[in-house]
Amino acid sequence: MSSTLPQPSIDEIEIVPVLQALADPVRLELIRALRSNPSPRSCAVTEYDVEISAPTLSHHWKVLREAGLTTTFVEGRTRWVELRTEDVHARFPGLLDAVLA
Amino acid sequence: MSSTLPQPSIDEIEIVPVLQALADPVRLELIRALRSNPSPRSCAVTEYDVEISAPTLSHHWKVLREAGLTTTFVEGRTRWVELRTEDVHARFPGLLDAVLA
DNA sequence: CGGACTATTCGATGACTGTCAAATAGTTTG
DNA sequence: CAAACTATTTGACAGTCATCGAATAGTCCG
Repeated sequence: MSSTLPQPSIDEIEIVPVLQALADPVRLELIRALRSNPSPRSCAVTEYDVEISAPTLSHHWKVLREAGLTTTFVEGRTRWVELRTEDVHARFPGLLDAVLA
Repeated sequence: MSSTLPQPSIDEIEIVPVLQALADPVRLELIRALRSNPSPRSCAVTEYDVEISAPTLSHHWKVLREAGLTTTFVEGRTRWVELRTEDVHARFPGLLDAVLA
């Protein structure tokens, strides 16, 4: 059994939640990691160079997903997270490039 | 006597404070107002279509200025605020365009 | 089934934030 | 100087947020 966690459609992506999601050092680092490596990647706390607990990381994934920045796939015990590069670009062209430069 | 309120130099503009400053509906509206009208503009609460008190507006101007997004000139009793369009673009090319689109 | 594993949810906590009323600082004008 | 004016600072407050430990849900494997 595999599925996708709830996320806003392209039209539902709003600038304020997106900026709020990006305006955190940890989440910005996660976005950078997603961009620099091939997608999708595991959600596991061991996969990222962040000094936070598993519950906190899970919280950050949720914030990013609900803002419309990422997609999370459920597959068995693991989660796969992917940057919604094209969707974000369609809604706010150049934003990710500008933020991650 | 005229002067400029303290603000970060171009090199000191950091992405996280910038995003934090932009991630507020009122401040985003202020940035939009600054962009759409010729600069500099007054800081007065009566000049903007926001439903907040004068102290709160003053607080928002400070957040924007300390993030490096605006410059505030002191001239007598009034303050003139200006978007640091070129500086922000030099540091994070395309950011303002992407956010305000 | 039962243990190991991945990840989330829950509850609590300390820090930060947006907001306002009141007081204050500095400037202009009468 | 005194009053009016623009704007900030201070102090307080309610709400939000990042964080963690503990508990929970669901999955895989022996």
